[in-house]
Amino acid sequence: MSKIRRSLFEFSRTAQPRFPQGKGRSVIERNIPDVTISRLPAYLRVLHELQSEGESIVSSSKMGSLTGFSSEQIRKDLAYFGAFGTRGLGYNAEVLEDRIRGILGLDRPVHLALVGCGNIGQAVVRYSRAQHRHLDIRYLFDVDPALVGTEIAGLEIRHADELERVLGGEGIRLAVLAVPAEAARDTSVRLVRAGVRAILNFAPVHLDVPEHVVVRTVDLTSELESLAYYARENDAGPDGG
Amino acid sequence: MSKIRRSLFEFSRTAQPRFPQGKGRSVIERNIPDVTISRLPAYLRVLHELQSEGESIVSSSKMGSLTGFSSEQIRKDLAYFGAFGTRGLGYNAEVLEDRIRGILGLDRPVHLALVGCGNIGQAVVRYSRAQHRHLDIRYLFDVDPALVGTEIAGLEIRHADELERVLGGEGIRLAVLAVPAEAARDTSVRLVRAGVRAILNFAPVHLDVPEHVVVRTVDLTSELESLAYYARENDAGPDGG
DNA sequence: CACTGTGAATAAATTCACAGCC
DNA sequence: GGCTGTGAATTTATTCACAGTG
Repeated sequence: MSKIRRSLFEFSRTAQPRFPQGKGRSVIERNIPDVTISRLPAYLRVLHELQSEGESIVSSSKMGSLTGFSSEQIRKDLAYFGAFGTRGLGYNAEVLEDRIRGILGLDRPVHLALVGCGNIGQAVVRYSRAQHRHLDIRYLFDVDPALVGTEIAGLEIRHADELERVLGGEGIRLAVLAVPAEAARDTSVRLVRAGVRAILNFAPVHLDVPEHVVVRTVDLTSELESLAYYARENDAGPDGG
Repeated sequence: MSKIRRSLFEFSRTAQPRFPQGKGRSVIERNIPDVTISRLPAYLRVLHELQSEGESIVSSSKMGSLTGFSSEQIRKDLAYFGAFGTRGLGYNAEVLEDRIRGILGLDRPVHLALVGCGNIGQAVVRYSRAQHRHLDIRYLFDVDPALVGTEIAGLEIRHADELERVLGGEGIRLAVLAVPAEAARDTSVRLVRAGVRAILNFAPVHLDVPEHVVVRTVDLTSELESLAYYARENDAGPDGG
Protein backbone atom coordinates (compact mmCIF):
# COMPACT_ATOMS: atom_id res chain seq x y z
CA MET A 1 0.00 0.00 0.00
CA SER A 2 2.60 2.50 1.02
CA LYS A 3 4.72 1.36 -1.87
CA ILE A 4 2.22 2.35 -4.52
CA ARG A 5 3.40 5.59 -6.01
CA ARG A 6 0.14 6.22 -7.76
CA SER A 7 -0.49 7.36 -11.20
CA LEU A 8 1.04 10.77 -11.16
CA PHE A 9 3.16 9.98 -14.09
CA GLU A 10 4.46 13.32 -14.89
CA PHE A 11 7.67 13.58 -16.63
CA SER A 12 10.62 14.98 -14.86
CA ARG A 13 11.38 18.21 -16.69
CA THR A 14 13.58 18.57 -19.69
CA ALA A 15 17.22 18.46 -18.80
CA GLN A 16 19.13 21.66 -19.18
CA PRO A 17 22.71 22.43 -18.45
CA ARG A 18 22.86 22.56 -14.73
CA PHE A 19 23.93 25.67 -13.05
CA PRO A 20 26.80 26.15 -10.71
CA GLN A 21 25.07 26.45 -7.36
CA GLY A 22 26.45 29.05 -5.06
CA LYS A 23 29.15 30.28 -7.38
CA GLY A 24 29.24 34.02 -7.18
CA ARG A 25 25.51 34.27 -6.92
CA SER A 26 23.88 36.86 -4.79
CA VAL A 27 22.63 36.57 -1.28
CA ILE A 28 19.01 36.09 -2.18
CA GLU A 29 19.26 32.67 -3.64
CA ARG A 30 21.77 31.60 -1.04
CA ASN A 31 21.60 27.86 -1.18
CA ILE A 32 18.02 27.54 -2.29
CA PRO A 33 17.98 24.78 -4.85
CA ASP A 34 16.84 25.73 -8.26
CA VAL A 35 14.26 22.94 -8.28
CA THR A 36 12.66 24.52 -5.26
CA ILE A 37 12.36 27.85 -7.02
CA SER A 38 10.89 26.17 -10.02
CA ARG A 39 8.14 24.64 -7.92
CA LEU A 40 7.09 27.84 -6.19
CA PRO A 41 4.89 29.05 -9.04
CA ALA A 42 2.86 25.86 -8.82
CA TYR A 43 2.33 26.47 -5.11
CA LEU A 44 1.26 29.99 -5.89
CA ARG A 45 -1.24 28.70 -8.37
CA VAL A 46 -2.91 26.22 -6.04
CA LEU A 47 -2.92 28.66 -3.16
CA HIS A 48 -4.80 31.06 -5.34
CA GLU A 49 -7.16 28.34 -6.48
CA LEU A 50 -7.89 27.14 -2.97
CA GLN A 51 -8.49 30.63 -1.69
CA SER A 52 -10.97 31.36 -4.41
CA GLU A 53 -12.80 28.26 -3.20
CA GLY A 54 -12.92 29.77 0.23
CA GLU A 55 -10.16 27.75 1.85
CA SER A 56 -8.04 29.92 4.05
CA ILE A 57 -6.00 27.18 5.72
CA VAL A 58 -4.27 24.65 3.53
CA SER A 59 -2.18 21.60 4.28
CA SER A 60 0.88 20.46 2.43
CA SER A 61 -0.91 17.30 1.41
CA LYS A 62 -3.78 19.25 -0.05
CA MET A 63 -1.30 21.26 -2.05
CA GLY A 64 0.42 18.03 -2.92
CA SER A 65 -2.62 16.45 -4.44
CA LEU A 66 -3.23 19.53 -6.54
CA THR A 67 0.31 19.93 -7.78
CA GLY A 68 1.44 16.33 -7.95
CA PHE A 69 4.37 16.98 -5.63
CA SER A 70 4.74 15.09 -2.38
CA SER A 71 3.73 16.82 0.81
CA GLU A 72 7.20 16.36 2.30
CA GLN A 73 8.71 18.02 -0.68
CA ILE A 74 6.42 20.97 -0.37
CA ARG A 75 7.14 21.33 3.33
CA LYS A 76 10.84 21.07 2.69
CA ASP A 77 10.69 23.66 -0.08
CA LEU A 78 8.79 26.09 2.08
CA ALA A 79 11.06 25.52 5.03
CA TYR A 80 13.97 26.99 3.08
CA PHE A 81 12.37 30.35 3.58
CA GLY A 82 11.40 29.94 7.18
CA ALA A 83 8.62 28.24 9.08
CA PHE A 84 5.34 29.77 8.16
CA GLY A 85 2.98 26.95 8.85
CA THR A 86 1.26 26.02 12.06
CA ARG A 87 1.85 22.52 13.36
CA GLY A 88 -1.29 20.52 13.61
CA LEU A 89 -3.10 22.92 11.37
CA GLY A 90 -1.49 23.85 8.11
CA TYR A 91 -0.58 27.04 6.31
CA ASN A 92 -2.52 30.23 6.11
CA ALA A 93 -3.13 30.42 2.39
CA GLU A 94 -3.07 34.16 2.09
CA VAL A 95 0.06 34.61 4.14
CA LEU A 96 1.80 31.83 2.29
CA GLU A 97 0.81 33.22 -1.07
CA ASP A 98 2.13 36.64 -0.17
CA ARG A 99 5.29 35.14 1.15
CA ILE A 100 5.96 33.20 -2.05
CA ARG A 101 5.16 36.22 -4.16
CA GLY A 102 7.70 38.13 -2.18
CA ILE A 103 10.33 35.47 -2.63
CA LEU A 104 9.84 35.41 -6.37
CA GLY A 105 9.82 39.18 -6.53
CA LEU A 106 6.23 39.25 -7.70
CA ASP A 107 5.10 41.53 -4.93
CA ARG A 108 5.82 44.46 -7.20
CA PRO A 109 5.36 44.83 -10.94
CA VAL A 110 7.93 42.99 -13.04
CA HIS A 111 8.33 44.45 -16.48
CA LEU A 112 9.60 42.40 -19.30
CA ALA A 113 10.55 42.60 -22.93
CA LEU A 114 9.90 40.13 -25.69
CA VAL A 115 12.07 39.86 -28.75
CA GLY A 116 10.77 38.10 -31.82
CA CYS A 117 7.13 38.48 -32.69
CA GLY A 118 6.60 35.42 -34.83
CA ASN A 119 4.22 32.60 -34.03
CA ILE A 120 5.45 31.84 -30.57
CA GLY A 121 6.24 35.40 -29.62
CA GLN A 122 2.77 36.56 -30.53
CA ALA A 123 1.17 33.70 -28.66
CA VAL A 124 3.17 34.49 -25.56
CA VAL A 125 2.21 38.15 -25.69
CA ARG A 126 -1.47 37.42 -26.08
CA TYR A 127 -1.40 34.69 -23.51
CA SER A 128 0.48 36.77 -20.97
CA ARG A 129 -1.64 39.81 -21.44
CA ALA A 130 -4.62 37.69 -20.63
CA GLN A 131 -3.07 36.05 -17.60
CA HIS A 132 -0.63 37.97 -15.53
CA ARG A 133 -0.86 40.89 -13.30
CA HIS A 134 2.53 41.44 -11.87
CA LEU A 135 4.36 40.01 -14.82
CA ASP A 136 3.89 42.57 -17.49
CA ILE A 137 5.29 42.46 -21.00
CA ARG A 138 6.10 46.06 -21.77
CA TYR A 139 8.23 46.08 -24.89
CA LEU A 140 8.11 44.11 -28.09
CA PHE A 141 10.87 43.94 -30.64
CA ASP A 142 11.34 42.45 -34.06
CA VAL A 143 13.45 43.09 -37.13
CA ASP A 144 10.78 42.33 -39.71
CA PRO A 145 9.75 45.61 -41.37
CA ALA A 146 6.30 44.14 -41.90
CA LEU A 147 5.88 43.81 -38.15
CA VAL A 148 7.70 46.86 -36.81
CA GLY A 149 5.18 49.56 -36.09
CA THR A 150 2.24 47.20 -35.84
CA GLU A 151 0.64 46.13 -32.58
CA ILE A 152 -0.01 42.91 -30.72
CA ALA A 153 -2.60 43.06 -27.97
CA GLY A 154 -2.31 46.82 -27.99
CA LEU A 155 1.43 46.87 -27.69
CA GLU A 156 3.60 48.36 -30.39
CA ILE A 157 6.41 46.38 -31.98
CA ARG A 158 9.67 48.30 -32.08
CA HIS A 159 12.66 47.66 -34.21
CA ALA A 160 15.21 45.47 -32.54
CA ASP A 161 17.84 48.14 -33.17
CA GLU A 162 16.32 50.05 -30.31
CA LEU A 163 16.74 47.16 -27.92
CA GLU A 164 19.75 48.33 -25.94
CA ARG A 165 18.55 51.89 -25.77
CA VAL A 166 15.05 51.10 -24.58
CA LEU A 167 15.87 48.29 -22.19
CA GLY A 168 18.86 49.95 -20.62
CA GLY A 169 16.85 53.01 -19.81
CA GLU A 170 13.94 51.08 -18.40
CA GLY A 171 15.90 48.69 -16.24
CA ILE A 172 14.29 45.63 -17.76
CA ARG A 173 15.82 42.52 -16.26
CA LEU A 174 13.67 39.73 -17.64
CA ALA A 175 13.15 38.95 -21.31
CA VAL A 176 11.48 36.45 -23.57
CA LEU A 177 13.50 35.40 -26.56
CA ALA A 178 11.38 34.08 -29.41
CA VAL A 179 13.54 34.78 -32.43
CA PRO A 180 14.57 32.18 -35.01
CA ALA A 181 17.38 29.86 -34.01
CA GLU A 182 19.94 31.63 -36.20
CA ALA A 183 19.40 34.93 -34.41
CA ALA A 184 19.10 33.63 -30.89
CA ARG A 185 22.71 33.72 -29.80
CA ASP A 186 23.35 37.23 -31.03
CA THR A 187 20.15 38.50 -29.59
CA SER A 188 20.89 36.96 -26.22
CA VAL A 189 24.22 38.75 -26.14
CA ARG A 190 22.46 42.00 -26.82
CA LEU A 191 19.89 41.35 -24.13
CA VAL A 192 22.61 40.67 -21.63
CA ARG A 193 24.43 43.83 -22.63
CA ALA A 194 21.20 45.71 -22.11
CA GLY A 195 21.09 44.51 -18.52
CA VAL A 196 18.83 41.49 -18.74
CA ARG A 197 19.38 38.92 -16.00
CA ALA A 198 16.98 36.16 -16.93
CA ILE A 199 15.83 34.90 -20.31
CA LEU A 200 13.03 32.60 -21.30
CA ASN A 201 14.36 31.21 -24.56
CA PHE A 202 12.18 29.48 -27.12
CA ALA A 203 14.89 29.05 -29.71
CA PRO A 204 16.29 25.54 -30.02
CA VAL A 205 19.78 26.68 -29.21
CA HIS A 206 21.99 26.55 -26.17
CA LEU A 207 22.81 30.08 -25.06
CA ASP A 208 26.17 30.59 -23.50
CA VAL A 209 25.55 33.53 -21.23
CA PRO A 210 27.64 35.05 -18.46
CA GLU A 211 27.35 33.63 -15.01
CA HIS A 212 25.04 36.24 -13.61
CA VAL A 213 22.40 35.50 -16.22
CA VAL A 214 19.94 32.66 -16.05
CA VAL A 215 18.47 31.08 -19.14
CA ARG A 216 15.56 28.73 -19.30
CA THR A 217 15.14 27.14 -22.70
CA VAL A 218 11.78 25.79 -23.74
CA ASP A 219 12.16 23.96 -27.00
CA LEU A 220 8.85 22.68 -28.28
CA THR A 221 10.41 20.32 -30.76
CA SER A 222 12.59 18.76 -28.10
CA GLU A 223 9.64 18.36 -25.80
CA LEU A 224 7.68 16.56 -28.46
CA GLU A 225 10.63 14.46 -29.48
CA SER A 226 11.23 13.20 -26.00
CA LEU A 227 7.55 12.53 -25.51
CA ALA A 228 7.60 10.53 -28.72
CA TYR A 229 9.77 8.06 -26.84
CA TYR A 230 7.06 7.43 -24.30
CA ALA A 231 4.36 7.31 -26.93
CA ARG A 232 6.12 4.61 -28.89
CA GLU A 233 4.19 1.58 -29.90
CA ASN A 234 6.01 -1.07 -27.99
CA ASP A 235 4.20 -3.06 -25.40
CA ALA A 236 1.03 -4.42 -24.00
CA GLY A 237 -0.74 -1.14 -23.47
CA PRO A 238 -2.59 0.24 -20.49
CA ASP A 239 -2.40 -2.98 -18.53
CA GLY A 240 1.27 -3.46 -19.44
CA GLY A 241 4.02 -4.56 -17.05
CA MET B 1 41.25 26.84 -12.85
CA SER B 2 39.69 23.44 -13.10
CA LYS B 3 37.16 24.59 -10.58
CA ILE B 4 35.68 27.24 -12.83
CA ARG B 5 32.47 25.87 -14.18
CA ARG B 6 32.17 28.54 -16.82
CA SER B 7 29.31 30.65 -17.72
CA LEU B 8 26.83 28.10 -18.89
CA PHE B 9 24.28 29.31 -16.53
CA GLU B 10 21.34 27.51 -17.73
CA PHE B 11 18.61 26.83 -15.37
CA SER B 12 17.85 23.33 -14.39
CA ARG B 13 14.44 22.64 -15.85
CA THR B 14 11.13 23.28 -14.18
CA ALA B 15 10.36 20.71 -11.57
CA GLN B 16 7.55 18.37 -12.32
CA PRO B 17 6.19 15.51 -10.33
CA ARG B 18 8.79 12.86 -10.70
CA PHE B 19 7.82 9.62 -12.21
CA PRO B 20 8.07 6.22 -10.69
CA GLN B 21 11.04 4.77 -12.50
CA GLY B 22 10.69 1.20 -13.52
CA LYS B 23 7.23 0.71 -12.10
CA GLY B 24 5.21 -1.26 -14.56
CA ARG B 25 6.79 0.46 -17.50
CA SER B 26 7.56 -1.38 -20.65
CA VAL B 27 10.74 -2.97 -21.76
CA ILE B 28 11.90 -0.14 -23.95
CA GLU B 29 12.64 2.35 -21.30
CA ARG B 30 14.04 -0.28 -19.02
CA ASN B 31 16.05 1.72 -16.61
CA ILE B 32 16.91 4.60 -18.87
CA PRO B 33 16.61 7.71 -16.73
CA ASP B 34 14.10 10.19 -17.87
CA VAL B 35 16.70 12.97 -17.83
CA THR B 36 18.67 11.04 -20.38
CA ILE B 37 15.68 10.80 -22.68
CA SER B 38 15.06 14.49 -22.29
CA ARG B 39 18.57 15.28 -23.46
CA LEU B 40 18.46 13.14 -26.58
CA PRO B 41 16.66 15.73 -28.71
CA ALA B 42 19.44 18.22 -28.03
CA TYR B 43 21.98 15.68 -29.22
CA LEU B 44 19.91 15.11 -32.31
CA ARG B 45 19.88 18.80 -32.99
CA VAL B 46 23.62 19.32 -32.77
CA LEU B 47 24.36 16.19 -34.75
CA HIS B 48 22.23 17.56 -37.50
CA GLU B 49 23.91 20.93 -37.24
CA LEU B 50 27.39 19.51 -37.34
CA GLN B 51 26.64 17.29 -40.29
CA SER B 52 25.31 20.16 -42.30
CA GLU B 53 28.64 21.83 -41.63
CA GLY B 54 30.34 18.82 -43.11
CA GLU B 55 31.48 17.14 -39.90
CA SER B 56 30.97 13.43 -40.07
CA ILE B 57 32.85 12.46 -36.92
CA VAL B 58 31.96 14.23 -33.70
CA SER B 59 33.33 14.02 -30.20
CA SER B 60 31.34 14.16 -27.00
CA SER B 61 33.12 17.36 -26.04
CA LYS B 62 32.18 19.01 -29.30
CA MET B 63 28.60 18.06 -28.65
CA GLY B 64 29.05 19.26 -25.11
CA SER B 65 30.10 22.72 -26.08
CA LEU B 66 27.13 23.04 -28.39
CA THR B 67 24.54 21.74 -25.96
CA GLY B 68 25.95 22.96 -22.68
CA PHE B 69 26.04 19.46 -21.23
CA SER B 70 29.27 17.92 -20.03
CA SER B 71 31.02 15.46 -22.28
CA GLU B 72 30.90 12.75 -19.61
CA GLN B 73 27.21 13.17 -19.33
CA ILE B 74 26.75 12.81 -23.03
CA ARG B 75 28.90 9.71 -23.13
CA LYS B 76 27.04 8.23 -20.22
CA ASP B 77 23.69 8.98 -21.79
CA LEU B 78 24.68 7.39 -25.06
CA ALA B 79 26.17 4.38 -23.33
CA TYR B 80 22.74 3.41 -22.01
CA PHE B 81 21.88 2.36 -25.50
CA GLY B 82 25.11 0.60 -26.32
CA ALA B 83 28.58 1.61 -27.41
CA PHE B 84 28.40 3.31 -30.73
CA GLY B 85 31.42 5.48 -30.60
CA THR B 86 34.97 4.64 -31.53
CA ARG B 87 37.59 5.07 -28.85
CA GLY B 88 40.20 7.55 -29.78
CA LEU B 89 38.03 8.95 -32.51
CA GLY B 90 34.53 9.91 -31.62
CA TYR B 91 31.09 9.16 -32.94
CA ASN B 92 29.98 8.85 -36.51
CA ALA B 93 27.45 11.65 -36.69
CA GLU B 94 25.14 10.03 -39.16
CA VAL B 95 25.07 6.70 -37.41
CA LEU B 96 24.54 8.34 -34.07
CA GLU B 97 21.78 10.52 -35.36
CA ASP B 98 19.99 7.54 -36.85
CA ARG B 99 20.46 5.62 -33.67
CA ILE B 100 18.96 8.37 -31.52
CA ARG B 101 16.09 8.81 -33.92
CA GLY B 102 15.41 5.13 -33.59
CA ILE B 103 15.47 5.26 -29.81
CA LEU B 104 13.01 8.12 -29.75
CA GLY B 105 10.81 6.43 -32.31
CA LEU B 106 11.43 9.17 -34.83
CA ASP B 107 12.63 6.80 -37.49
CA ARG B 108 9.09 6.57 -38.73
CA PRO B 109 6.37 9.20 -38.92
CA VAL B 110 4.81 10.09 -35.58
CA HIS B 111 1.34 11.49 -35.93
CA LEU B 112 -0.10 13.73 -33.31
CA ALA B 113 -3.21 15.57 -32.39
CA LEU B 114 -3.59 19.00 -30.89
CA VAL B 115 -6.55 20.01 -28.81
CA GLY B 116 -7.26 23.67 -28.20
CA CYS B 117 -6.60 26.08 -31.03
CA GLY B 118 -6.24 29.31 -29.10
CA ASN B 119 -3.11 31.44 -28.98
CA ILE B 120 -0.70 28.76 -27.95
CA GLY B 121 -2.31 25.97 -29.90
CA GLN B 122 -2.16 27.95 -33.11
CA ALA B 123 1.43 28.92 -32.53
CA VAL B 124 2.41 25.33 -31.94
CA VAL B 125 0.70 24.19 -35.11
CA ARG B 126 2.35 26.82 -37.24
CA TYR B 127 5.69 26.35 -35.59
CA SER B 128 5.60 22.59 -35.92
CA ARG B 129 4.45 22.60 -39.48
CA ALA B 130 7.44 24.70 -40.32
CA GLN B 131 9.90 22.59 -38.38
CA HIS B 132 9.32 18.91 -38.12
CA ARG B 133 9.42 16.11 -40.52
CA HIS B 134 8.74 13.01 -38.56
CA LEU B 135 6.64 14.70 -35.94
CA ASP B 136 3.50 15.55 -37.75
CA ILE B 137 0.44 17.21 -36.29
CA ARG B 138 -2.45 15.56 -38.09
CA TYR B 139 -5.58 16.51 -36.22
CA LEU B 140 -6.76 19.70 -34.63
CA PHE B 141 -9.67 19.99 -32.24
CA ASP B 142 -11.51 22.78 -30.53
CA VAL B 143 -14.98 23.40 -29.14
CA ASP B 144 -15.33 27.00 -30.28
CA PRO B 145 -17.91 27.13 -33.09
CA ALA B 146 -16.05 30.09 -34.52
CA LEU B 147 -12.98 27.92 -35.00
CA VAL B 148 -14.43 24.55 -35.90
CA GLY B 149 -14.36 24.12 -39.65
CA THR B 150 -11.66 26.72 -40.19
CA GLU B 151 -8.06 25.91 -40.96
CA ILE B 152 -4.66 26.54 -39.44
CA ALA B 153 -1.70 26.03 -41.70
CA GLY B 154 -3.88 24.07 -44.05
CA LEU B 155 -5.24 21.77 -41.38
CA GLU B 156 -8.92 21.71 -40.56
CA ILE B 157 -10.14 22.19 -37.02
CA ARG B 158 -12.61 19.52 -35.95
CA HIS B 159 -15.05 19.65 -33.13
CA ALA B 160 -13.69 18.15 -29.94
CA ASP B 161 -16.68 15.85 -29.81
CA GLU B 162 -15.04 13.83 -32.51
CA LEU B 163 -11.89 13.36 -30.49
CA GLU B 164 -12.34 9.77 -29.31
CA ARG B 165 -13.69 8.62 -32.62
CA VAL B 166 -10.95 10.11 -34.75
CA LEU B 167 -8.00 9.38 -32.48
CA GLY B 168 -9.01 5.87 -31.61
CA GLY B 169 -9.30 4.97 -35.27
CA GLU B 170 -6.00 6.53 -36.19
CA GLY B 171 -3.93 5.13 -33.37
CA ILE B 172 -2.68 8.53 -32.29
CA ARG B 173 -0.51 8.16 -29.20
CA LEU B 174 0.91 11.62 -28.72
CA ALA B 175 -1.11 14.79 -28.19
CA VAL B 176 -0.66 18.44 -27.45
CA LEU B 177 -3.09 19.88 -24.95
CA ALA B 178 -3.54 23.62 -25.30
CA VAL B 179 -7.01 24.14 -23.90
CA PRO B 180 -7.87 26.59 -21.12
CA ALA B 181 -7.03 25.46 -17.59
CA GLU B 182 -10.64 24.69 -16.73
CA ALA B 183 -10.96 22.22 -19.55
CA ALA B 184 -7.56 20.60 -19.26
CA ARG B 185 -8.32 17.82 -16.82
CA ASP B 186 -11.41 16.60 -18.62
CA THR B 187 -9.73 16.78 -21.96
CA SER B 188 -6.75 14.81 -20.72
CA VAL B 189 -9.07 12.06 -19.54
CA ARG B 190 -10.63 11.92 -22.95
CA LEU B 191 -7.25 11.83 -24.66
CA VAL B 192 -6.18 8.95 -22.49
CA ARG B 193 -9.41 7.11 -23.22
CA ALA B 194 -8.73 7.65 -26.89
CA GLY B 195 -5.43 5.82 -26.52
CA VAL B 196 -2.98 8.68 -26.07
CA ARG B 197 0.20 7.74 -24.22
CA ALA B 198 2.03 11.03 -23.97
CA ILE B 199 0.76 14.57 -23.59
CA LEU B 200 2.47 17.90 -23.94
CA ASN B 201 0.33 20.05 -21.70
CA PHE B 202 0.32 23.83 -21.83
CA ALA B 203 -2.44 24.31 -19.30
CA PRO B 204 -1.30 25.44 -15.86
CA VAL B 205 -2.79 22.40 -14.21
CA HIS B 206 -1.41 19.18 -12.85
CA LEU B 207 -2.90 16.27 -14.77
CA ASP B 208 -3.46 13.10 -12.86
CA VAL B 209 -3.17 10.48 -15.54
CA PRO B 210 -2.85 6.72 -15.34
CA GLU B 211 0.54 5.21 -14.95
CA HIS B 212 1.09 4.27 -18.54
CA VAL B 213 0.67 7.86 -19.67
CA VAL B 214 3.39 10.49 -19.54
CA VAL B 215 2.63 14.17 -19.20
CA ARG B 216 5.02 17.01 -19.68
CA THR B 217 3.60 20.32 -18.56
CA VAL B 218 4.98 23.54 -19.95
CA ASP B 219 3.46 26.42 -18.09
CA LEU B 220 4.62 29.73 -19.48
CA THR B 221 3.46 31.69 -16.48
CA SER B 222 5.35 29.43 -14.10
CA GLU B 223 8.45 29.68 -16.21
CA LEU B 224 8.34 33.44 -16.13
CA GLU B 225 7.53 33.53 -12.45
CA SER B 226 10.49 31.43 -11.52
CA LEU B 227 12.75 33.44 -13.79
CA ALA B 228 11.51 36.55 -12.03
CA TYR B 229 13.33 35.27 -8.99
CA TYR B 230 16.64 35.33 -10.79
CA ALA B 231 15.94 38.67 -12.40
CA ARG B 232 15.27 40.33 -9.06
CA GLU B 233 16.99 43.54 -8.30
CA ASN B 234 19.10 42.49 -5.40
CA ASP B 235 22.82 42.72 -5.62
CA ALA B 236 25.87 44.24 -7.13
CA GLY B 237 25.20 43.27 -10.71
CA PRO B 238 27.38 41.63 -13.34
CA ASP B 239 30.52 41.87 -11.28
CA GLY B 240 28.75 40.59 -8.15
CA GLY B 241 30.32 38.08 -5.73
C1' DC C 1 47.35 10.83 -28.05
C1' DA C 2 42.67 11.93 -28.34
C1' DC C 3 38.56 10.04 -27.30
C1' DT C 4 35.13 6.47 -25.58
C1' DG C 5 33.11 3.73 -21.96
C1' DT C 6 32.47 3.02 -17.23
C1' DG C 7 33.09 1.90 -12.33
C1' DA C 8 33.80 4.69 -8.18
C1' DA C 9 33.12 9.00 -5.81
C1' DT C 10 30.41 12.85 -5.08
C1' DA C 11 26.66 15.80 -5.07
C1' DA C 12 21.88 16.74 -5.23
C1' DA C 13 17.13 15.74 -4.62
C1' DT C 14 13.63 13.07 -2.62
C1' DT C 15 11.49 10.30 0.76
C1' DC C 16 11.30 8.41 5.38
C1' DA C 17 10.27 8.76 9.89
C1' DC C 18 9.43 10.99 13.79
C1' DA C 19 9.57 14.76 17.41
C1' DG C 20 6.83 18.82 18.43
C1' DC C 21 2.55 21.18 18.42
C1' DC C 22 -2.35 22.44 18.07
C1' DG D 1 -5.51 13.12 15.15
C1' DG D 2 -3.77 15.84 11.90
C1' DC D 3 -0.21 18.58 10.50
C1' DT D 4 4.48 21.00 10.31
C1' DG D 5 9.48 20.97 10.37
C1' DT D 6 13.56 18.49 9.86
C1' DG D 7 17.52 15.36 10.50
C1' DA D 8 18.70 10.78 8.59
C1' DA D 9 18.37 7.44 4.98
C1' DT D 10 17.82 6.68 0.38
C1' DT D 11 17.65 7.32 -4.30
C1' DT D 12 18.97 9.67 -8.37
C1' DA D 13 22.04 12.33 -11.16
C1' DT D 14 26.49 14.16 -12.13
C1' DT D 15 31.37 14.31 -12.19
C1' DC D 16 35.82 12.17 -11.59
C1' DA D 17 39.30 9.45 -13.08
C1' DC D 18 41.20 6.14 -15.66
C1' DA D 19 41.57 1.74 -18.32
C1' DG D 20 40.89 0.51 -23.07
C1' DT D 21 41.47 1.39 -27.92
C1' DG D 22 41.83 2.93 -32.77
